[in-house]
Amino acid sequence: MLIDPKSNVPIFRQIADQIREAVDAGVYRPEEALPSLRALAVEIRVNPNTVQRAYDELDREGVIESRRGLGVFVVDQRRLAVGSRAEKKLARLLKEAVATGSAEGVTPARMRELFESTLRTNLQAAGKRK
Amino acid sequence: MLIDPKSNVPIFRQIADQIREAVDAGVYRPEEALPSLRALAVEIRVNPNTVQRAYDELDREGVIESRRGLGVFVVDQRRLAVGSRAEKKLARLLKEAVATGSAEGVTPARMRELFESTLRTNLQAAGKRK
Amino acid sequence: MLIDPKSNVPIFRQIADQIREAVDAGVYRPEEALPSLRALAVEIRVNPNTVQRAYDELDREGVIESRRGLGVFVVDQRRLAVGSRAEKKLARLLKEAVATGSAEGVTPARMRELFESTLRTNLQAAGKRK
Amino acid sequence: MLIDPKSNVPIFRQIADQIREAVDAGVYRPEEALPSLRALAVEIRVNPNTVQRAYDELDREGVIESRRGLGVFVVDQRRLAVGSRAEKKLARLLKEAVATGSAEGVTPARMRELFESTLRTNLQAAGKRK
DNA sequence: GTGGTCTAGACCACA
DNA sequence: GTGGTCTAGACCACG
Repeated sequence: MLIDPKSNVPIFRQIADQIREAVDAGVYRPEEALPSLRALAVEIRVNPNTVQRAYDELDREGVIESRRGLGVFVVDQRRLAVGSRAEKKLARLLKEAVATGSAEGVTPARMRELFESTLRTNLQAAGKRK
Repeated sequence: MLIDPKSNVPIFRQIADQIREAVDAGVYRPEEALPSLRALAVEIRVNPNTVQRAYDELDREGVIESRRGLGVFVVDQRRLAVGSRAEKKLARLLKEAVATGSAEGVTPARMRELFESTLRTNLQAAGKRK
Repeated sequence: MLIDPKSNVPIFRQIADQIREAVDAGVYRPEEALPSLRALAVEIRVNPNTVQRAYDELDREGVIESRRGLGVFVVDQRRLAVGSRAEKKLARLLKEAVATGSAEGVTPARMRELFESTLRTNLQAAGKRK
Repeated sequence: MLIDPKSNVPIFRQIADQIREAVDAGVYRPEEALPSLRALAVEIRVNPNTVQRAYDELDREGVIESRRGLGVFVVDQRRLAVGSRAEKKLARLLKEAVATGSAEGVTPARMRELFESTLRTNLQAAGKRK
């Protein structure tokens, strides 16, 4: 893990990016523990808070999962794989949407934006119906 | 804005929740500026970093948008509404997916999980094709 | 006994709350033994320390009592009810105080605070007289 | 601060007792910070958890107060001093009760036991009335 | 020991 | 002035 403190890319993002790549590349296996916050902080000589912020980002993305008192672990993507029929249906629709967007050049960030917007709109509509 | 420092709900989340509700309720109009980080921090007597963390969360959700040197602003959801044909198509598909999930009782958190998972899978596939 | 590890309510408090309710509801009778630390820990899949902390809390509240080498037992509230004339008098006064506070909307936590403060003040006064 | 690890008195209680005495004796002034958890743990060579348990006990008793991110502080007893009329009334009754108990030789621990028992009984009665 | 939240106060980039 | 990042170091919940 190499960090360039002078880069314009924030340190916490450099960390997150490298871990994300490592997970995608299979360097860390599903359910495997990553280095502890403090251990990684010492190793790359940054403040533990900075590492935490990186882990936070990966947690929100669903790449890793932290278990208090135990450590942080690579999420087994297969475990996410949809139980109920409702979820299967949803997953299929999402896959179609993402594939379409991707094929037509919409960036992931923009897709996330649209997804969140849709979610929010839906929630408000649902709320008002109460 | 009322904060309970002894609550089990983290302060930054209390802040985020209250602002989100205020925005939904129309207390803040689209494109309107929210209180500055430091101003809000003074008002509710917490550290500016804690307020920032709340703003961060809302930013990621697309509720607000911060513009460095200017302040943080309520995002005009209509502005997200999409420009290109590709985005329109994507938006329609996402809406369908979310509506379906919502109707069948899938929680927003779970939908977000599945969406992120789908995104990630798609990106990896796209990457390998390179 | 159902535990939600993702809840914001700490696990040890979830445990304590459920046991307190069970005792109040008469699920466990006075003088009856509760599940052993380790047995309960295994059953609900948490660390024994966590269970210990829950039992600790209930012990301090006087709901249960642990007897070394034997187990933990539901305290028979009638047993507390007082032996000596002095205790009867005290109990009567405390009951009046608590009833008054409760009727006027003082929270239990605040009553405890005032009680402890009173106790402390009294002890110091007694000490100085020595 | 001297700790006797061989004593029958648990270490955390030895710590709590000594700090309580120090506060009563005015060694630490109201609003003054106590040694941090870890600092004290290192100094007297015990596990930080043990110190925390001592601080916990003092916190519940209202002797000290911990402020996240800052440290633990001696509570200014004057600050507790009853605002509302209801609290004044309650405080007066509690003072009478404690003074009576104290005068007739009831121990503080026993008083606390009776107080907690009374509180609990009252709460249950209030709950059932719902 | 682990991760999580918070504070104080620093420096930076931007307007 | 604004927000963004980082450090040092605190307590908190859990194992």
